[in-house]
Amino acid sequence: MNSENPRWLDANQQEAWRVLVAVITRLPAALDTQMQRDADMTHFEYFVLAVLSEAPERRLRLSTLAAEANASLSRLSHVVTRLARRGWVSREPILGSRGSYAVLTDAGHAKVVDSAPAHVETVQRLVFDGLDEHRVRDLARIGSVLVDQIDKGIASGTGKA
Amino acid sequence: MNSENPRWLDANQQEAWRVLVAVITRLPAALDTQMQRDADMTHFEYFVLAVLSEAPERRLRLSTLAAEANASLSRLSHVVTRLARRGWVSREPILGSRGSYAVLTDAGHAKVVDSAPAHVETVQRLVFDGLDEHRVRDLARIGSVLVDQIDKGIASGTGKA
DNA sequence: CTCCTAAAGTTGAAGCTTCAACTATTATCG
DNA sequence: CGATAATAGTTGAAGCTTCAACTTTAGGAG
Repeated sequence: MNSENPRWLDANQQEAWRVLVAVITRLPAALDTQMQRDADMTHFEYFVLAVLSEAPERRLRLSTLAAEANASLSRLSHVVTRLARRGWVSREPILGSRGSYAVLTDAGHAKVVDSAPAHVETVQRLVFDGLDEHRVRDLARIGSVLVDQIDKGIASGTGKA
Repeated sequence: MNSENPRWLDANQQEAWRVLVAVITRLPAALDTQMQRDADMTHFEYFVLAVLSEAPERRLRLSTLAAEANASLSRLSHVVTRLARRGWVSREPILGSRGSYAVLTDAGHAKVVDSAPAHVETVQRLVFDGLDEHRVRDLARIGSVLVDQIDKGIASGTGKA
């Protein structure tokens, strides 16, 4: 807030911000390009399948899955519909509670297993090839701070006096 | 490549990757939410205007602008059309050469100046509040490596032996 | 000069995400 | 128990991005 007295970025921050914007713009595009080409799906769809494949019984409540996949419930619902249409996921009601599960089918699991190697190789090339162990830990630490701050809240507009 | 012998991620890499995916998914969403609410445009549109506002004569060839804004020429062309419709940008032919300029109008410049404070405050809160100067430099360094690697090429499919 | 090949942009369609409104189900409180 | 509020999820429309095809213009090669 406080549009009359903004905390402008200093030189280091400007540089970091420029680079960070480049990463958050180009990395998703690069991941999508690879996944689209090699597995005929988006990176987000792959990520959803991957999260499910690691969940107990390969199933997760939709709202939980949305949170773990960093998505809105609406976005997730649409995606689950698409994945269900392809036979990779199915919806199941939750007995004795409200809501429903997204369940990874065998075909869905096979699809993840099949797509993983090329994906992992891409991640290595795009991200980890240039980072030693020390930098990898720095990345995780810095990223965690950002995620926490993003979670705290986007809000607090400027309030424009 | 090499799908038969993939270089799997080790524990540190997995952790860093999980966090990085969260950042590249949630940060753009958070930035868009703020810009949409406070300035009625996407973060990408704002970024395009901001890049133009810092260019000599507030103008840039479309393909150059696309590169600086981390976008495809097609995406940029669509966005320039929208920004032109709003009166913030105009297209001008380049004399003695092919292609055309995107030029920031006075109204466009005013819009950037107006939207900047709230945007900067958001960036501070979402990104820099939790990072000391040292971490900011780490972020820039690590990000640069990623951008370079992404530039090198998405390609190189699995190559499937 | 003329052909032609590549660079620069544009455009429409298709697909994905967001937004807001809506349904359904379940706690909670009186 | 019954009303009400809150949680979980769905859905259609609108908007943005991608993809591929197409137009236009410029720099050669012969």
